Amino acid sequence: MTPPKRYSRQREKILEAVRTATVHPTAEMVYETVREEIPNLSLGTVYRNLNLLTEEGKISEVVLEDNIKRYDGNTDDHYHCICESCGRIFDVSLDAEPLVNELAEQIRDFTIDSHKIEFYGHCENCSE
Amino acid sequence: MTPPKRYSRQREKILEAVRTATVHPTAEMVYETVREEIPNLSLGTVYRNLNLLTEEGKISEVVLEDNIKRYDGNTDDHYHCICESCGRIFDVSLDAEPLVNELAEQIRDFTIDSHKIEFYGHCENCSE
DNA sequence: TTGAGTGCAAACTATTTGCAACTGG
DNA sequence: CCAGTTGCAAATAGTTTGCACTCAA
Repeated sequence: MTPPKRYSRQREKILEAVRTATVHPTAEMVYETVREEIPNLSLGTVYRNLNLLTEEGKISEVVLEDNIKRYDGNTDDHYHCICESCGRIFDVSLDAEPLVNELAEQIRDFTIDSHKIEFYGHCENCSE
Repeated sequence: MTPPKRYSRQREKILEAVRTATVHPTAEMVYETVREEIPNLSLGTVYRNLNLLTEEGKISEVVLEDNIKRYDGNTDDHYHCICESCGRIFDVSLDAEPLVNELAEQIRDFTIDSHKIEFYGHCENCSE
């Protein structure tokens, strides 16, 4: 079903770029970063690998209202805080299980597999 | 600052279409619906008005991982359940305030204005 | 009358894809 | 060698925008 996979330097560097990024990068940002090491890298390859890595669960997508996909190399359970001023996305680890379960009990006619929580507001830099 | 606004039948029908839709429609779906009443409606007008109505807070955008904007005419506080089989989005009203506040207390260096919760899973039709 | 709103088409942006060349196993 | 992967460019898909025309106020 799923095609076998081979090593590729491009894929390795793309994964590394997402994992080590200090922000949640877009495909374009990953492209620019990896291109410093692999100058003839193509954007198509970046997209192909980001999708592949997402399917494999090695990274995940974050979609905000601007319709641009951003990628997250943090595979631990966590939530996001989105600053409405600078647009940056911050990871937060919260033990939300018990609270979410409590909410889930109120939901009928739907089987919940997973959930997502996003907080919108302002980061420290943009507050004040 | 904000330009004054005039009545337009297009805008009225577009708002009505979003409000009465049984699903959370895409711009394309709104276009098809309203076109039954206003045959020479243009897609550009639909996009312009959906953006305008969103800015006014009369409807809201829902963005999933497929990067297609869907619109929600329900302006009450509520959350979404997304069926991973059929892709449909269901509204759920939950009193999550106390729980969310509890979570919010764990968050540092970020001022929360609002939040969003999405549940992924399977709807009644797609379960089984 | 006049500027907000529209229809139409062209322009944009993000992403995907076809294909020949390349490469890891 | 051979199928997975790449680079490149062309193609999509969703959305935005410029412009002349229309219409609400």
